[in-house]
Amino acid sequence: MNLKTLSEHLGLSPTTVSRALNGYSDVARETRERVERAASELGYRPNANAKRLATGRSSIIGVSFPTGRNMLVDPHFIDFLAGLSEEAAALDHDILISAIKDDVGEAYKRMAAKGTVDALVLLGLHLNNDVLELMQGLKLPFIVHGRIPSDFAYAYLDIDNHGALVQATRLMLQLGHTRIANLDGPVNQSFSKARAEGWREALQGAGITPEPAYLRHGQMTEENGYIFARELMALPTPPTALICSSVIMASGVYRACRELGLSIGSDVSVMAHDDDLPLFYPERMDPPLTVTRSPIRAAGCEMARMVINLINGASIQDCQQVWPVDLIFRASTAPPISKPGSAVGGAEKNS
Amino acid sequence: MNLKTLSEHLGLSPTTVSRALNGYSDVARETRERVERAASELGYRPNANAKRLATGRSSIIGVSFPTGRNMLVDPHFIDFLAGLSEEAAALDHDILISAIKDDVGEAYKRMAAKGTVDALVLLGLHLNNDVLELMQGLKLPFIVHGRIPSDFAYAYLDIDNHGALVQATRLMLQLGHTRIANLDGPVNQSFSKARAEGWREALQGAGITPEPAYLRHGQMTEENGYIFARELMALPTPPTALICSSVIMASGVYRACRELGLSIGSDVSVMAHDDDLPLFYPERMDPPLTVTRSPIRAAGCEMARMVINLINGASIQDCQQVWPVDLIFRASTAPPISKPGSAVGGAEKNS
DNA sequence: TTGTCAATCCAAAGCGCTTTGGTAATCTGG
DNA sequence: CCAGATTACCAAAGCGCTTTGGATTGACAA
Repeated sequence: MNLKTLSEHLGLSPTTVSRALNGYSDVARETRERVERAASELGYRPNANAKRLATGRSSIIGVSFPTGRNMLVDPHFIDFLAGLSEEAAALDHDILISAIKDDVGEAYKRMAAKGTVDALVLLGLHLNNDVLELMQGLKLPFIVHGRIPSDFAYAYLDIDNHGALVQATRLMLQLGHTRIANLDGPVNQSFSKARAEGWREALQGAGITPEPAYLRHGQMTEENGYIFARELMALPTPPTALICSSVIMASGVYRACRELGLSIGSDVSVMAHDDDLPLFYPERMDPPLTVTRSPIRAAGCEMARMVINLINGASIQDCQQVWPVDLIFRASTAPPISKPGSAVGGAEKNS
Repeated sequence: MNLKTLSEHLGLSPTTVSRALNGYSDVARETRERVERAASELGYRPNANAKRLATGRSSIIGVSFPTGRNMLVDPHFIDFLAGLSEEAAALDHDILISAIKDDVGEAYKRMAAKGTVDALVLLGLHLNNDVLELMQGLKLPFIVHGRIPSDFAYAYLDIDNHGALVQATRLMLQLGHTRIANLDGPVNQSFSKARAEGWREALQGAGITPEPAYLRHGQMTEENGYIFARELMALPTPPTALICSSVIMASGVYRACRELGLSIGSDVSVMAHDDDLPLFYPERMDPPLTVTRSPIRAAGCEMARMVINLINGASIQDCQQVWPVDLIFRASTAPPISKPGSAVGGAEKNS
C-alpha cells in the first residue's frame, strides 16, 4: 500500500493525498477526513525512506559515544540514553546508536554525509578534543552533553559540576573538616576538571591549600572508589572527608571503610554526586549518603527536546543550558572526630 | 558531492560509478580503481536514504522492548544491547532503538510498513504473547531473544534455562540439600518458567516434592533478592539452599543473610545465574558465588550475526540456537549443616 | 571477411514520496 | 456582470541512488 495506490483508490491525485496527510491548508476539510479515514483503514504508512529522500530529513537522531565498549556498560550513560530515547519517541523521533570503533572524526563525517541522522548527540567528550572543530565544519546539527572549552558557540546541556563541588566542599568545611579529598572522574573529562576546580576554589576560599594527594582521578567504578579510599586512608595524614564523583564510587568507599573499621558519618564523612541511577540508591545506603543531586535521565529527556528544536532551526544560544544541582544532606556527613594522637587540622567551626 | 557530480568529474556515467563502487564485475579493474580513488579523495559518501529507497534495504536493525522505561535500566538488557550494537557495527549495520510506549502490535506494524529497519530484534517477550502471530503476518524478518511457545517456527537465540536449573538443583542435591528454594524471574517471562520447570524436575528426579513456598517470582533486582531471602528464611522450615536467577538478586540475598547473621557457604548455600554483567562480579563476592554462567553480551553479538543472516535470506531453521550454560563452583555452596533442633531433611547423599 | 562472444560502459526507468507552479471553479465587492 | 480573491485540486519535476536492458568495442574463430 503506497501513496499511488491509495490515491487511485480515493480517486484523487497523489499530490492531494500527500498534502491532506501532511496537514496542508489547501485541501478541503471533507477531503482530508476522507483521506485520513481511508489511510487508516487500509493501513497506509508512508515509506520512511522515500519520505526521507524527498524531504532530506530522517527524524532520526544519532547518539555517538567514542569509547566503544566501555560506554555502554556505564550506568550513567545508559540512564541518560533511557531519558533521551523516551522523550525522542514521544516527539516522533528515533534514536540510532552507533558504536564507533576507532576513528571518531571519520565516523562523524560519514554520518554527516550519509544523511541517516538529522542531528548528533555527543557524549563523553574528552578535553582538548578536536571533535567540536570537526563538527563545526560539517553541516550536521549537534548538541553536547557537558561542556568543553571551544572558540565556537555550540549547543549543550551540562550540570553545574563546578558549583556542585563548591557546595560539597563548603558543606564539609562548615562541618569542620579541613582534610577534604576529592575522588574525581577521569582526568581527561571536562566535568572532572570542573569538579576539581570547584574543590580547589572552595578550599582556597577558606584559606586552605588544596593537598594534591587528596585529588584522585579515575573511572567512576565501585572498584576505583574502593582503591582510592584505601590509598587515601593509608596516607600519613588521611583525609577526614571524601567527596565522590558518583554514588557508584561511594559504594566502593563504603566497602573500604567497612574493611578498615571506619564508621562513616563519624570517623569519616562521605558524600557523592547522585545521578539518580536506577540501581544505586544513596538514601538506602548505610548510613544514608549525602549527595549533590541531578538526575541524568532528566538531562537525557531535555536534550532530546533541545536537539529537536535545533533541527527545527532554533538558535544555538537557545540550546545552551547549565543545570544547578541540589544538595541533600544525610547521615554520611558529620563534623570530624578529633582523634587523640592524630590531631591534625581540627574542627574550629560549627555549622 | 553526490553520484552525479562525481561521475561528471570522472567523465563516466553514474551507472558505471555506482557499479564500480558496489563491486560489480562489469567494470574494468583500472576504471574501478580510478573511481575508488576519486571517491575517497573527494569524500564521496552515497546518500543513505537514496540508497535505501532504491534498494529497499536500510542496513538498520531495530531493537524493540515492550516495557518502556523499565527495560532500559535493566543491566541485563543493556549488556545485551552492547553486544548487539558492537557486532552490528562491525558488520556495517546500525541499531535503532525504539521505546514503545503503549500498543506494541501497532508499533511493530508501523515499523514494518515504514521500512526504516530491515529486521527486528524482539526482547523481553511475555508468555502468552500474541506478538509472534502478529510478526508472522508482517513481512519483516525478526529474531527473538528467548523462546516462547508458538505454532510457528521463528528465529531465536536462547540459553538453556531449563538445563541451568536442573544443573543448579542437582548440584545442591548432591551437596546434600533437600530444602532448595528458587528465586526466579518475573512470572510472565518464558525464561522464568523454564527455570521453574528445571527446578521442579530435578527435585522430582530425586524423589523430592517441590515446595511451592520455595518458589518465588519477581523482577531480578537486589531489592527482590533481599525481600525473598528474608521471607524464605522466616518460614517455619526455611530452605538451606537458594538458587537465584541473577547475580544482582544474589547480592540482595547476601545482604539479607548478613543481616540475619547467616554464614553463606555454611549456614546456607547460595548460587545464581551469571550473565557476566560488567558491574557484578560473582567471583569477587564474599564468599565467591557459585554460578551457572552464560555471558548475555555474547548472546547480543551472536544475535546481530544471526539477524543479518536472516535479512540476507538464511532459513529460519539456521537461525535457532540454544546455548548451554557453564556451572562454576565457588565457596558459596557447601553441604548443609544439620542444625540440632531444626533437623528437617538431611544429607543422605554425598557428591 | 564475417559472425560470435566477452568485456566495458551507459541511457533511462524506476524506488515512493514531497513540492513547485500551476489550473479551474467558486466567491467576493463594486 | 466582471475583475480579482479565494479555494480546491493536480501534473510533473525532482530527491540520489540502483538496476535493467541494451550498445559499443575489440578479439578471436570460422
